[in-house]
Amino acid sequence: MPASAGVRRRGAVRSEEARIAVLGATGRLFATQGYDHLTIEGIAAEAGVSKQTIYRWWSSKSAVVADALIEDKLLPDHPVVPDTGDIRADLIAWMQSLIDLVAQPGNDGLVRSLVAAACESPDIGTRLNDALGITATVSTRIEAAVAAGQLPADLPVMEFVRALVGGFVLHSLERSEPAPDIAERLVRALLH
Amino acid sequence: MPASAGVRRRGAVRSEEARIAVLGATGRLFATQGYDHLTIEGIAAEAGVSKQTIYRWWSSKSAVVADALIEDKLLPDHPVVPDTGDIRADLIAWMQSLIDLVAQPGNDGLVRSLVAAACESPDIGTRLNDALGITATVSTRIEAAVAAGQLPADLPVMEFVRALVGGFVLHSLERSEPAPDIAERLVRALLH
Amino acid sequence: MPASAGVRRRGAVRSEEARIAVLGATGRLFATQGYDHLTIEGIAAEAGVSKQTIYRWWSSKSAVVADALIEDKLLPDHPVVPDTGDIRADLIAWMQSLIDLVAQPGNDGLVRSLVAAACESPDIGTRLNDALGITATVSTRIEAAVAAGQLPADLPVMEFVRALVGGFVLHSLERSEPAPDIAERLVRALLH
Amino acid sequence: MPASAGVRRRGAVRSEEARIAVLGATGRLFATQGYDHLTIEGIAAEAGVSKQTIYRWWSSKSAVVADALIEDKLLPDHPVVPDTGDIRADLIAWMQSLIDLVAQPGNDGLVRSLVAAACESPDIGTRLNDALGITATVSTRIEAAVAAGQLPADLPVMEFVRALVGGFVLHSLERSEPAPDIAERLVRALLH
DNA sequence: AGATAATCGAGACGGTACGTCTTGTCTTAGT
DNA sequence: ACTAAGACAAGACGTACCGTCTCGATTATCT
Repeated sequence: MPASAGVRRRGAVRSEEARIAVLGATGRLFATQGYDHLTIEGIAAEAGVSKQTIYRWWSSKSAVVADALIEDKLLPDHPVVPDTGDIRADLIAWMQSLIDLVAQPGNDGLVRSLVAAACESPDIGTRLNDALGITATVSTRIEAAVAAGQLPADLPVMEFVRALVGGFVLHSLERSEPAPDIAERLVRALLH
Repeated sequence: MPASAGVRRRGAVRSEEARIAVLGATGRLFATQGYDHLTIEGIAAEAGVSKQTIYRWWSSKSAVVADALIEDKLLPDHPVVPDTGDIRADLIAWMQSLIDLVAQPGNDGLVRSLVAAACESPDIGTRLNDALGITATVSTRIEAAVAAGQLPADLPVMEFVRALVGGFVLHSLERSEPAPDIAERLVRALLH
Repeated sequence: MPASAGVRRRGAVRSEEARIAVLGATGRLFATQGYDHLTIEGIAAEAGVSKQTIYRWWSSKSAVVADALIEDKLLPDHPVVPDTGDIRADLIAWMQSLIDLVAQPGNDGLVRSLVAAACESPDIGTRLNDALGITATVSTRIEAAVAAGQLPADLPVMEFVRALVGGFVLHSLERSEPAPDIAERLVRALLH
Repeated sequence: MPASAGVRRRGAVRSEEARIAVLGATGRLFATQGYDHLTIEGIAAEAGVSKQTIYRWWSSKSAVVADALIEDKLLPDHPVVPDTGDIRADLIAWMQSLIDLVAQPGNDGLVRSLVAAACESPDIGTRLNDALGITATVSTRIEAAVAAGQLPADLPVMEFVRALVGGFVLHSLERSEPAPDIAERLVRALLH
């Protein structure tokens, strides 16, 4: 009968070094090449790790990406939602900074890559909202507005956030011209 | 003297038969295998057409898919938006039928496939809204509601629609449990 | 009134211009790219002629090449065999000039290309000897030597020539170092 | 302590099984289809091996063929040169058996295929003489004849052999009628 | 003058094979 | 035990030519 606590199993332990190298390499390549052109072999080479080491711990490319997403290797810092008391102005400001972020050179295609990854993997899909910084910042702000009576008490916050982010995502997929007032219009579509 | 306009160039003319076979095959395979597992070789084989014939007229897999999308080979019939005078009830009904549509066996992953295609191709991205039947049916209904005074006159209709569909898309990507009231909550998030 | 014999058939007549363009293009491409890399499409493009025009008059690549060979489009001028009375010296001199000819830059691979063509086509095979200028010049010289009593009367001239040229061809296929006395050794192997 | 010389590198070792399968398949296909119709894809399929495995170890079709040639996968057993003391009769007998060999059904085109391969590859060219069994058997017999005083002491043996085989090769390329005394005439051209 | 028949260019067509790339599994040696 | 290296079977990629075919224009002969 094994000891109740952690009977450290035999053999060498998983190399934390390798794990970090893989996730770091994934982040770097994701940023430079996008999700589609990411390859397991490329990650292994960039990380200085063997393919088998990746396959041993992750089941697929998207699993690696999902992990890298969790560990914040994939994205630049998310903008935070300001809180001036004016929920509409705050959301517009936040949406604008989100748009500015992905409009920066180098960040081109970042949303597309994330969405492509989400299409492949339920894991990433689930975390897509989080990845765009929503739960942590937007939901909180919305709930504050609800509490302040600026928004109806029965507002389905999660769906509200999804609609907001979804609108942004669809806009990104269209690669349309950067209409200057898109942030304002998008927020106004929800807050009328 | 020949007709003024087309100075018909020399050489054999493009085979309409081949064009149709390719788009048809694309539609069939897209439905059964999804966008990711679609291959040019597979389409060529299914269509009874040579690869070169595909590459001669389309530049990539996504270009073929975009064309098939235009020609309505990819999607089952879109639900139409009812018009009972109650904009909220109508949108909920429409959203519910959309959800039911993609919940049907065989249509699983259809939205994911479409979005994946949109990630690869600006063309498809642009048409994604149309593909989901929006411009044709939803926008019209929204505008009617605006005209009827049920929605503010300055509502940015396009963004409203994008938010609605975007919310639906993000929900689909999450593959979450089929919450029964999701249609209602999504619409209520926008119409509060 | 037309010539009595030829019941000139109806329709346009074969374009001599096209025929010449094809053979000329064949010669040019054969010289620069070798037989293997010669393509019908390449010849058609170089000649400014449609593929069908080639296929209408020639059955295959090798048929075109055979024709070009006959019309002397493929080869630089063949060296002639001198006649000083000394058959051995004459053959060595001729062989040496043959070796020098194919050693010139640009003529590299010419023999290989010819032999490759001969491997594909009986026609070209038959004419390979002729192509290397043998029948016309060497045989005559040999026969003169036979007549002069320098070579046995029952010498099988054709086989003698074949052995001489065959030795040269095998030497060319080996791409060995250009041994300076190879011409002399080759002739001495036959005239001992 | 490892052996001084080969510091065995890491990773899986080359599969001898695959190597043999490839050369065997090459031999089989070469015999049935000839060099021209040999394809890498065909070899891979016949050998039950992936194309990449072939491209990893050989640079081209001709390299595979050259290897198969070395390993004697391509040719039936070469006739040996008899030694009755009569060099002329022996050579005629050998040449006749060579001619008979390639005249057998199934061996048709074997010489042409070999020569075609030699045209493409210096390697094969170099080994073409060996492939026809010359160095091993003919040269030895010739040298014996030289030693016995039947042939001049300064005879360039290599060139003599090349002329003999070259004559045979040119004869084969011509696909002429099987003259019954061709072996005798060819040898007499050299031994007069 | 028309009809007929063969030419020519251009180029689309279904195919085969190329050589490269990636995937996911496996084997071997080093730590 | 776990890693790095790398070979392996499978199969898609996009390209190059193959040989056949269709198109419209042109040219020549026959009625």
